[in-house]
Amino acid sequence: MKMDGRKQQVLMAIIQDFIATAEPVGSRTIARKYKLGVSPATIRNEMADLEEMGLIEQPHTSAGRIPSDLGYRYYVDNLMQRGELTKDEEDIIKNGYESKLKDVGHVIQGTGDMLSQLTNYAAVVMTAQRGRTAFKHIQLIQMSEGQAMVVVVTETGAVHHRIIDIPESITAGDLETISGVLNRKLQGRAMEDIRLTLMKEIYFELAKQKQILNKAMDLINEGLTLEAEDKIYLGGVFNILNQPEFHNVEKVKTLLSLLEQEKLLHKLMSEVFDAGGITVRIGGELSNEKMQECSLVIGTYGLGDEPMGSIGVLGPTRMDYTRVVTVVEHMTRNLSLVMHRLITGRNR
Amino acid sequence: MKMDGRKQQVLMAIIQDFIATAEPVGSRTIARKYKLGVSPATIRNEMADLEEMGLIEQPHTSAGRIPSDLGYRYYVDNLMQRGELTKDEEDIIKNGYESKLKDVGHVIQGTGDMLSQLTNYAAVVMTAQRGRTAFKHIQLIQMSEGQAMVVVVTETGAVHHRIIDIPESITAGDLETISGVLNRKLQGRAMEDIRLTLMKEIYFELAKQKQILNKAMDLINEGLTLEAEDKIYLGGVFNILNQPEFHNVEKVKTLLSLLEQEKLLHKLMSEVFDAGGITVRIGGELSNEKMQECSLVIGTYGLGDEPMGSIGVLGPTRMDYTRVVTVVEHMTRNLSLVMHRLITGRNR
DNA sequence: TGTTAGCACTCACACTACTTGAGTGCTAAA
DNA sequence: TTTAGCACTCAAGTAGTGTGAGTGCTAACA
Repeated sequence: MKMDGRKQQVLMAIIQDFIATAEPVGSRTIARKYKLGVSPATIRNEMADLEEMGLIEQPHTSAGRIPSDLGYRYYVDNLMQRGELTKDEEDIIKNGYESKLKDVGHVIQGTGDMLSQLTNYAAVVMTAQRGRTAFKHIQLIQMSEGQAMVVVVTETGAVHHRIIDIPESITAGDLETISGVLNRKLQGRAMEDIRLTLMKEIYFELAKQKQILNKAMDLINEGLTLEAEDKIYLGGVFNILNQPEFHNVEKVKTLLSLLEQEKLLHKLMSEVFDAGGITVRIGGELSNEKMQECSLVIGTYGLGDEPMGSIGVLGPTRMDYTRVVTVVEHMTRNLSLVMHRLITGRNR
Repeated sequence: MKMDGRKQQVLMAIIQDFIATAEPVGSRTIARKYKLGVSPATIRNEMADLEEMGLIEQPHTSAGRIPSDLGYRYYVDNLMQRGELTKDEEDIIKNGYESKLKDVGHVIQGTGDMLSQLTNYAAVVMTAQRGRTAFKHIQLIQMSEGQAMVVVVTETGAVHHRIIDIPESITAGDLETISGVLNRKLQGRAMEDIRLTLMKEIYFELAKQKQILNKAMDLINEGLTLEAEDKIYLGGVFNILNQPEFHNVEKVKTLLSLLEQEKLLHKLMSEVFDAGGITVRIGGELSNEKMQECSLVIGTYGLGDEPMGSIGVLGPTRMDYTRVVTVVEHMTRNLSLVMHRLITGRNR
């Protein structure tokens, strides 16, 4: 069976109508609403063909057709054309970032909020800086006998902190010294460099405080890799309650429990991490079987061709792909710009 | 109409059964399950009386009775007796805190998680330190021309940070100087004192950097009052999906949208802030009309008789008050202890 | 005087049968 | 190849019916 122009038109009509109404689409509806210039009977014949090709299916005999995962796939790959954002929406993004330019935490959170607001689905934002962020400042602060707080600030404005145990013999003065040396030596370096080249040098200078130094280095590593790299921000999760496919509380519960698992999200988002551009995962294409009724649109942002993280929109398979892909594309572009500004010049 | 022992027994049976089953309770059920030694007919007479007193009501003619808000109120005030936690549960709390003792952020979050885990309802934790927390450390870090990050650490281990604009004439060295002076002068003081007594002194010493100093002071204030004071942590919100009264997605949506409003929660929690002990707000007693189907159990924690914040459990009016009150009571006691350790000695 | 058995009554809920209408597939004619 | 016509299917809504849990009332009983 080969795909001709009219079949495409019919498939497109079915998908668009189903996305809009969430109801199975009948031949009559298509003939009436989408003016293909043929009768319902002809459309029925085409639909029979499309069904045979696996692009659409029937919930039950006397219902209309709904798109299958494969149908959505064909639509996304071949039929869908990118849309444009309205002036207003462009402004929302611009203003949204303008006010949050100060540190990476706000930028990430703002991105998630805007994504969900613009699409009305749930948003997932993942940062994965992979050690490329530059170190800015470290401070060791004595909290009590045997305890100190380590605060690490990165070039992007992320602040990581943790309380660590230290030998009781170490004084506030020692901590100040260590902070000073670390700051001097690590100034402006990227994490990768810190690990590989500087350790020995600093060890030498601070031989006395080896133990505490170890812990500080651990935190820098953690701070700039683990915490920053795998951080996942969720936004607008409750938007899914507005989708008719989630009017059943049980489904909501299973989906929410899935979203609580950072690992799972991380896996889903990472599967396409190196792909670049926009990726669409539809229903069964998502590796998790409990997510068969969802689709995920993922975009990667970064500096040049070096990826820094990805952003995604999660909704029902019946999501408005045109709009979501458009929004995700815009947001990745904007986010890349903002991150560039944040990491390099901060030129404002 | 006066309340006698048997009426109390009947009311108690109705409430306990309804809490357990969420189904209206009939006279027959009570006679069978709760061995009052009288026939259903007698119980019916008692129930008629209780209904007249406004303590129970009938959803429709041929259904059993359910407790009214007033009925729950009577139960909570007069009939309910505090329960005990099992050894296991006590251990959960102990261990939970043991691993989070390091900074106030983890303690607060851990409290919320434990509260919701132990009760299976939603948990609200509010900190309101009111400037009593002591200042620990401040650091000004130059991020770029005209921008600096202010990091403030409190005695409790809370870290607040913000990027501020500074005059371009100020150098990294200036910032270091300012940090030094501030640290020396503010060491160990409580926020209240800082505001009132030290400002002039420091102003004098740092007359040159007045402008940046102003901003730094603002952040200290914010950091130690606003951000810390009004911070609200929510835990286990999705537990409400397990309650049969929230099997309706619309209700879930309205409740969730209410919980997103920090102001509203703050108001609810603050209404009883100075009361001390445990407060129970049932249905219509909550000032918000969209929360008529919910109850809120609030406890206040703090040092001695000085309140530091409150913790609450939010569930349907049909919540298990005995259990929730018991848990909240335990948690406030434990939390107060932990905060004491955190603020004073850190003796471990 | 309080308690209880008996009974008529109410009403949500489950079940059934029936109708409706949207939609299909097939066939034959244009 | 397209389309009109028609028989067929099936979910969903509607109406009618029983069932049972529960009540209130009354009269008898301890």
